[in-house]
Amino acid sequence: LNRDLIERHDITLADYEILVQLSEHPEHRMRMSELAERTMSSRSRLSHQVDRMHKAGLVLREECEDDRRGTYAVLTEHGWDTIVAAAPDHVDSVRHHLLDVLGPAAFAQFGESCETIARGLGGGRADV
Amino acid sequence: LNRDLIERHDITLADYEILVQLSEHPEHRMRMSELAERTMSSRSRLSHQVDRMHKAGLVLREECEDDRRGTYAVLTEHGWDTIVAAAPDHVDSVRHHLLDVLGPAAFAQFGESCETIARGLGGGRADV
DNA sequence: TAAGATTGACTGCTCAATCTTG
DNA sequence: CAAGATTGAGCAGTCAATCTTA
Repeated sequence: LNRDLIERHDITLADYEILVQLSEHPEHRMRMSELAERTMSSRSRLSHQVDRMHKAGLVLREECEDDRRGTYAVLTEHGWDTIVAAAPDHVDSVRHHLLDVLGPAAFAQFGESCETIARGLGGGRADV
Repeated sequence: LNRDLIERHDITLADYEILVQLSEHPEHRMRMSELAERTMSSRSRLSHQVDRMHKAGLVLREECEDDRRGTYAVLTEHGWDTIVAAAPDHVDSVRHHLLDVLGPAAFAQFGESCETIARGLGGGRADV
């Protein structure tokens, strides 16, 4: 999935997951810590990640006014265009590499098992 | 699983998989390319890996006499002691993090799905 | 020319330390 | 002191280039 995204849209799977979260939120903006939680990432990993995505012009950082420790990550126009273009291809990749080889039943079961395992690990991650 | 192995036995999960393969082979020795294939690793990744394991005293490199392009990786005594000590704990980790949270049926299904997906990717890997 | 294996540069993740504000 | 977030060092994996022998 990662390689497909890199080849076709010049973003990584980790980038993709950030872009999805932001694109689904009001004003395309989220607090760093919420973004970290939703993507099952540590804060430091997310911080490095957003650095790279900023250099690539996909996101912006903005200060938070009500809590001055906080930072927002905001989707840029280029970020939005990228996720809109990449999403259908990514869905195809998932279908091709997972759904088609496993079949619908095992595919659904596989997804549930992944979630169960993740919950079992505490949902949380180191560094947090 | 990786963190458990690092904490308890100072080896990574990747190290563990190499040690298992070697320990199960006659004379505790394998050709690099066969080892790469069995562990679903690229040759270059395996080469770096064996470098690190060599520094840690877990394995040795030995020249191959019948094919002088070839190299063997050989388990050291320390490597053998390490895998013997780590294996039961690793089995416990798998039970604790996977079997117990998924249950026997989903656990078995999950393993099969992982294998199916890997086969679907060609079994092989880049660099090869 | 291809196969076995290695190397070095680059990217990404983890961990621990740090800085700032609540 | 806690929480939000960032930073830098160090380790692991990828890719392309290289070297040697078949």
